[in-house]
Amino acid sequence: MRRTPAIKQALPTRDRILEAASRCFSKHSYDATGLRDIAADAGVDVAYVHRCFGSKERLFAQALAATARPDRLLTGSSDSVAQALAKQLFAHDTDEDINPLDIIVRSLTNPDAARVLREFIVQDFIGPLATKLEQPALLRAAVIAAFLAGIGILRNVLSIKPLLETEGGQLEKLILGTITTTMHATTTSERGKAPGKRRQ
Amino acid sequence: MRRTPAIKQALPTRDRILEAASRCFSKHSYDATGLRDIAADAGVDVAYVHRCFGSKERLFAQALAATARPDRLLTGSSDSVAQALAKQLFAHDTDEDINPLDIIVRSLTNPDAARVLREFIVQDFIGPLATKLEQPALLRAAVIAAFLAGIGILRNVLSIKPLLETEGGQLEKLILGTITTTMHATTTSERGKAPGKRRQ
DNA sequence: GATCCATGTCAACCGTTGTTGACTAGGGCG
DNA sequence: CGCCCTAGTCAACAACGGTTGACATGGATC
Repeated sequence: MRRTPAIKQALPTRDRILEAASRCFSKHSYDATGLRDIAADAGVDVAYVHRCFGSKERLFAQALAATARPDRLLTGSSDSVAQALAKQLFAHDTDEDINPLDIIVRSLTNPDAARVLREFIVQDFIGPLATKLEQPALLRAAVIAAFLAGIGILRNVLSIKPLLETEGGQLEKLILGTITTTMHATTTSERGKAPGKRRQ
Repeated sequence: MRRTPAIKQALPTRDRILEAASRCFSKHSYDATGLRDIAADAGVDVAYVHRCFGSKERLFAQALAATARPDRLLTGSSDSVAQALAKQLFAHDTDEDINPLDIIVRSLTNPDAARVLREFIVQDFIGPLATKLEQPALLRAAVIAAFLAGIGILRNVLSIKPLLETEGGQLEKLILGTITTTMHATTTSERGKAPGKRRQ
């Protein structure tokens, strides 16, 4: 059940806990993941998990920050970013692997986790992404974030069937088209008004 | 605190519980909503709530079915549907009003609620919507459902700021454009292949 | 050797939750 | 009156959750 126990035991315990937390939170929701589950996965006592991180919420925040690294996807032109984002949705998560998107979407509805996630999504995703987009940039970035979260939830959490087939790439193409549209579509009235003052 | 108590008291108790459940589930997540909260809102004992509906999950299912009526939005041409969907996202929910979308998105991550919601989304939304779309219809409908869920969550649950301003209609226009794109965009290779055989 | 600190364990607390069984009030009915 | 059924209450259970404080251990330091 334990993979490569030698290596894992060699890691400082705190890192093992963090990794266990990432794994648990990416497989189950914030509510469904107990500190005892994480402790058992890391091979330590519950009390120690708590003492290491102060609270469940802080542990979640650290696990999130350590695992989800959107900056890696947000490099290059807006078009290459769009492709990277679309592809990320299909990062297959095995029992051992951790899909960073899952850590986000599985806990979206818990108030404690939501505080952490809002901060993270705004500062580490929407903000950076917006720098690559046309005005209204923050709005476009937020809509794209919502789209990705929605696909992630319906696909990875709810397992809605039409979204599960990666065959033929139809889904990926559809998603890519949608993201691209949101990036570039005009939001002003059809007639090309003066592109000067837009408040965002 | 109680609005129009005369009318509410006149309703059969079971309906009052159902209404209280809808209200609670649209304001808080499945996990955060206790049967005692619903009972208190309806003015009855917890035990009675449970005996009326058998379990929390069944109560949730009934409250969902009674409140969320996507069929009302899915009439007319695909374009008018797109507009109705985009508008539904901005149905303002006051403390008294219930936004049907919230009941869905607030509980997406709880496993018990997820069972109920998957069934509901597939059968009452994706299915009907797909009948109005081009092939691959189910895939397009599912992507649109994911998009709406994503906006609903980031806007109504996480309160992501750029999504909150309804001013100017920029957001609604962006959303409408995205939905329309998903409805009509081609999913085959760019060069206009023979539009004949597409498998979905 | 004695002291100190980090690392960790053990047992328990306290609140909450869905759920259950025993009980009560009241109205229809024979 | 006596009976029964529905509607509804009350108290409690059993489990679980995050959290806490007291205690063990082992190496480093003086």
